[in-house]
Amino acid sequence: MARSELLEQIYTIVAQIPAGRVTTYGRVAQMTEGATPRMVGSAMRHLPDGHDLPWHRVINASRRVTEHGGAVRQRERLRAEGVVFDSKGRVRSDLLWP
DNA sequence: ATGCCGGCTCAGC
DNA sequence: GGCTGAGCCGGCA
Repeated sequence: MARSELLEQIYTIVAQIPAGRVTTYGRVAQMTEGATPRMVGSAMRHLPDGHDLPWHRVINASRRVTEHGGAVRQRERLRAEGVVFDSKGRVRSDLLWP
């Protein structure tokens, strides 16, 4: 599977995540044909300008927003969509997208 | 080519 | 659940 195709698949999948729901890098990776969680993270990091992808709806396997440059913005966006975090910063498990 | 750094995950404690 | 230590592998200098 060509990397460009995997990238396409990743974008397509992320675009499917409904507002107010989240999923993990690992889940997205499994839905593709061979991408690894790190590739998904990398794909989110290097998103092209003008993208309309809900990148903020992708979190890590422990249901937290990984610390990185845009982590604060990411949490803001999620909160704005009604995503609830518990006291430890973990999102409610029932908000996970299959 | 080489080396280092990631928006990760999983197994083992 | 939390902490640690591999694996893994594309991107970029």
